Amino acid sequence: MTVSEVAARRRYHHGDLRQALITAGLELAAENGPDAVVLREATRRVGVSPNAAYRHFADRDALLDAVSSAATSRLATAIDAHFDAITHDGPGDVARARLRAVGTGYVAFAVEHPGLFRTAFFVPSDLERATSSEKAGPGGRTPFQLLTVAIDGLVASGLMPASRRPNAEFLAWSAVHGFALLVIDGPLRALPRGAVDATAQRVIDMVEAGFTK
Amino acid sequence: MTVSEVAARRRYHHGDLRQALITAGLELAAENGPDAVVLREATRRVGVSPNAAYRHFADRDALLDAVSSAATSRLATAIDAHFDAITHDGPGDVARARLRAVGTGYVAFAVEHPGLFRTAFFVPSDLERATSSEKAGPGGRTPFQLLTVAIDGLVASGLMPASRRPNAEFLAWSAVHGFALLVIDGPLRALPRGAVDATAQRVIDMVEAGFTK
DNA sequence: TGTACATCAGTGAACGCGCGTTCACTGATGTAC
DNA sequence: TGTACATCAGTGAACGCGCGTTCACTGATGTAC
Repeated sequence: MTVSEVAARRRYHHGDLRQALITAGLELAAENGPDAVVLREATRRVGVSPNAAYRHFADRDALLDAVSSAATSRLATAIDAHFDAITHDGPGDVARARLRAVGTGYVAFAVEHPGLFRTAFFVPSDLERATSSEKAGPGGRTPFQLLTVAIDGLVASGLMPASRRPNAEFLAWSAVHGFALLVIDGPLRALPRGAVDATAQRVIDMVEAGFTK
Repeated sequence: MTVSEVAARRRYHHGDLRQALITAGLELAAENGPDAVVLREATRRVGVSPNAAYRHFADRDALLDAVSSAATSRLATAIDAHFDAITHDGPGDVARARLRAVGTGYVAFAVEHPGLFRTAFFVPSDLERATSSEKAGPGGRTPFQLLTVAIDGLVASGLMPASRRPNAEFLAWSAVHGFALLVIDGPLRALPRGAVDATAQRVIDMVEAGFTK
């Protein structure tokens, strides 16, 4: 907590309570997942009375929604980093590497921040909101949009037949999302990190095989 | 509720309260997932005082564990049905069809019983317990074991290289599990059943491509 | 530049809720003789 | 076959907990004149 933050909390008017509550909510989510995003605890951490939250959120669900979007944005940021690190030659190589980067970044984020990952996925809404800008990373893209870009590249480079393109996002997403959950909440909980990463690559191989035949 | 059940509940000694609580727990799980498996409500439904449960379960978690195992057993039963319905010719065909049956049955169960599905997956333990007999279906196999059988068949028939065999369960499981969650809890919530089934087949195609190249 | 006042963003106390769990108890059952 | 009694499987009342949410309120801010 910086000096200005302390000062901000001492003042009667917080300054940016809405953002502070989201940040506290992210902490709670990181520690124990979406169920832990509890209004009273968030206000407690910010140093404000419980009902102060109602000036900024309609109810607890609205807070959780905002926290979930923020968590998704962090996931996008993590994938962005993998995406930007690519420096291969040839369009096919780049396209493959991008798909791999999305998958690798997705799984790595899940393993490193399981609570945030679960919270990010907790979206009580439909696909429209999966592309809302508050879910985007610094590159301005949501995780879903990054995946779309990667798959489009695969088609553009001729590696993937256009006939397989429609809704291919969901195939890739399924594989990588399922694997992440097997690892963080499921029977692969005890798997050491090295094995997790190696198996994640095999999952991505499988996706690639399905796309490029 | 049968006559004998009514009678059983009227008696001071229930008869098989443990089983009755698990059944009530399955109802709750089916309605609202694992969090809804609440000790007080389960006893209420059985018509017994809350603390009576403590004669049969150490605590609420023990009840949830038992309910989770029972839900997994139901999943195994559902997959069994798809498995048994296979009547193709040639070993390769049967092997492929089995893999497809496991995947199709898995997704169908998730879509038809999302609460039970979530509860089945809620296992706070490791892989050993994934094969415990209380999680098996009528054929005596757990969902995981059914998947193992299917993949073994693929190798035995020569369709899948043995080099890819180790831990292949987790690749298939990832894809199908992730898809199920995208549909029941995620952005594909609104997808009509027909589209769900069609996309599930594409997910399985992807797995098959990854296995058999 | 100073002041009146509407509005905004907090406080403090309280509510009802359903939960898991514990306590001391009692009715039913089955076994030894 | 009958009975004493240990054991088993329930009851009923109560506990403390943390939660979301509402109420009437007050201190801080900023705008019109």
